[in-house]
Amino acid sequence: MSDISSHGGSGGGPSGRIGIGLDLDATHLKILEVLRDNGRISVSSLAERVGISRANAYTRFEALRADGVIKRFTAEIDHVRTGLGITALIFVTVRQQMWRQFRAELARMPEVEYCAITTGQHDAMIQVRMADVAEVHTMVTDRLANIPAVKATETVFILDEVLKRPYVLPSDRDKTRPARRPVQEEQRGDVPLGKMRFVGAAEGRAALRKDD
Amino acid sequence: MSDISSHGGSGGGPSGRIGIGLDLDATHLKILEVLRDNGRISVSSLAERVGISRANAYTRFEALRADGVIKRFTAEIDHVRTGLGITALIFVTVRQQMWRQFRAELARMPEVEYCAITTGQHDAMIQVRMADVAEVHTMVTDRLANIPAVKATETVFILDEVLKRPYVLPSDRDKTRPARRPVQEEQRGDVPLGKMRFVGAAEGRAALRKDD
DNA sequence: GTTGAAATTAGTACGAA
DNA sequence: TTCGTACTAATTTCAAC
Repeated sequence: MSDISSHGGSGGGPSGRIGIGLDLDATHLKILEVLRDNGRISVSSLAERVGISRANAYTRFEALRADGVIKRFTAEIDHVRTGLGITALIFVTVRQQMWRQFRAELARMPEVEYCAITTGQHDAMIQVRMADVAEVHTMVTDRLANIPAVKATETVFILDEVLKRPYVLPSDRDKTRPARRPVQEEQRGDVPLGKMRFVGAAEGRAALRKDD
Repeated sequence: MSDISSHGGSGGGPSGRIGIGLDLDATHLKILEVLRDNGRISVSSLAERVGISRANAYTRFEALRADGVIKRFTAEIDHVRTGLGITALIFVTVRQQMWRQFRAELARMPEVEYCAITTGQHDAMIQVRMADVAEVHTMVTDRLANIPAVKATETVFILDEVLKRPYVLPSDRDKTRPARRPVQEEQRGDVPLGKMRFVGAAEGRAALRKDD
């Protein structure tokens, strides 16, 4: 029923799945839901919260781990308390064919919490945590700008982290939007033209997903 | 020695700390280091990894939790496996004095994993996880654009998440950069002018953390 | 997929250094 | 503060149903 599978979109027969991975059912998702907010819960408590037996919980728990659905368990900390209360986003334009170098340099930067390759005007977004604003400036000018692979950077500061969920699940959707009444017709077409804008990949970048 | 405190920067006497919070020493940081990669480790194992007694580990562990340095424990999952393999960043320009409404609407969006208020051209950055690109489009046009508080959006897609650390710690810095040899002089001044750019708050924005 | 009972481990409460 | 030990409670493992 509520099976979720990232494969098997098209082609194949009734059981047209690739042999890799696990089929996640509603129970698996419920486990992931509990673990999201309480990663240190015992498997026994997990079992009763989910409403399954302990043995079943152990089996599924282990399967999720072994299959790589759960990559690791971790903590969430208060960065202000650890002394790294300044957060910045650095948008980086990377010189073509120098991605390997860029990634190598990135690995040597422990203050980088997150880095993603993006479409749009820039090529990558880096999130860093620092003790103060000056350190961000030093990092960008002394370290990032000196990497040949880095063509340009643009830095913005994070003033407030409004929302930070460890992860989202497909099952979340059904809960927050209980019964979508079909009175959407009057809302349809109300989107002010030009209010939103999608940004494709920068022109220099190789083929991405389609456009550009 | 390696005490880290976000308070007590200026003023106060020798022990000029505000009464809030805990002084984190090197041992606390080591605990956070272990917990970052193994959030489900037992306190006993934690104790021997850190090199302290079991009782001490319990005390410090509890203190970190009670003090809010550790906010919660959680898991890290593979979003492709759960069926939400498409990640997008939506940069939002928020209409003045409508932050409250914006935040309220945000809480009703379960697919939003992260939202931060930023300086720069836009006012907020939202990260969402979706099953496919079409869903991102629907979310932006049907849901976000219909919020009066939202003046404009700009969407980019994440092609690859190169690096994703649960968190960074001040103690990370000392490790990855072992002995910085002082041969920086020839690198100094090499930063191409105009290579990087800092972006301040949008001119329209008034007080940062709490207008609306 | 479930239950129950043994073995192990975790969490707590002391006193001593 | 930190450590070491003993005590109690809980969890994991393994068995059979």
